[in-house]
Amino acid sequence: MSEVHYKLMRALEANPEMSQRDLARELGVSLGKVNYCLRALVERGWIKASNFTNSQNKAAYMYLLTPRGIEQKASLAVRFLRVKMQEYEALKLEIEQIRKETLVRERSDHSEGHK
Amino acid sequence: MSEVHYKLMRALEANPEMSQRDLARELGVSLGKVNYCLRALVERGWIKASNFTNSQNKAAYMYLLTPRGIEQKASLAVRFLRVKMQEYEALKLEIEQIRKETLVRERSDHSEGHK
DNA sequence: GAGATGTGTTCAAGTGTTGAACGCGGCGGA
DNA sequence: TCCGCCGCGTTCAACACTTGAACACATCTC
Repeated sequence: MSEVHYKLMRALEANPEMSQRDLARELGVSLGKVNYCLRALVERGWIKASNFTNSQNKAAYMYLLTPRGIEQKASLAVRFLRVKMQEYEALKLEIEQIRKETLVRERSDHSEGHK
Repeated sequence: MSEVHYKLMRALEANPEMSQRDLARELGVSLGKVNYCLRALVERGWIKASNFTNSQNKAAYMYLLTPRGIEQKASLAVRFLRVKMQEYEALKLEIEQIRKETLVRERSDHSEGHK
């Protein structure tokens, strides 16, 4: 959940003019979810949705991170890095183990054929 | 979602005698969720819940991965490793960037004091 | 037997998610 | 100018997921 919040803020910091549909596409989630989460971020005061009337499409918003939002994003990044790193290490070991098991299985399959 | 499925299978492969409460504790999720997901895994035929009557507590099950379950677990591991690695790299860059911004901000805060 | 403890199960309530619609406003060709 | 088209944010009913607290049952201890 808060992972989507983080990714939204990351995407919007890079480009505040992204539409909700752009964000949905980029994050691989539904439009409704982007709207739902964006609303939560505005509620918390982490982003601010301002009209920018000088753009091509005047119906679109501009989503800007507030100072508090920038803080939170940094804090989330640090938190996520820790868990991602752990998960990454765990998976690396996991896959190495799977690879070994697969080799063993193939070897015994060959000796099956020689029975 | 499928991440919980994966972690369940990983935990059960290591120790099939874990109770649902053990699993909930280890994965940091609720008991109800473990039951819900375990049920889904049995439904798909990825694990099999068999009574093991020769244990101390005869009410408990033993959750064993089926061959199909072992395949799926390996497949999920590979899939997850790819995305974890990407997220890990993205976050590393992210944090480096945040660190730099923080330094810049501190430096300008100091020069503020000399005004 | 009574009670404590541990098991899997159930369920209502809450939360998150989706997909499809809606209304609106700008844009561009008749 | 008008009208259709497209992209925008919003809404909502339906669904999926999650929780916490209960429940029924089995086992062990006294």
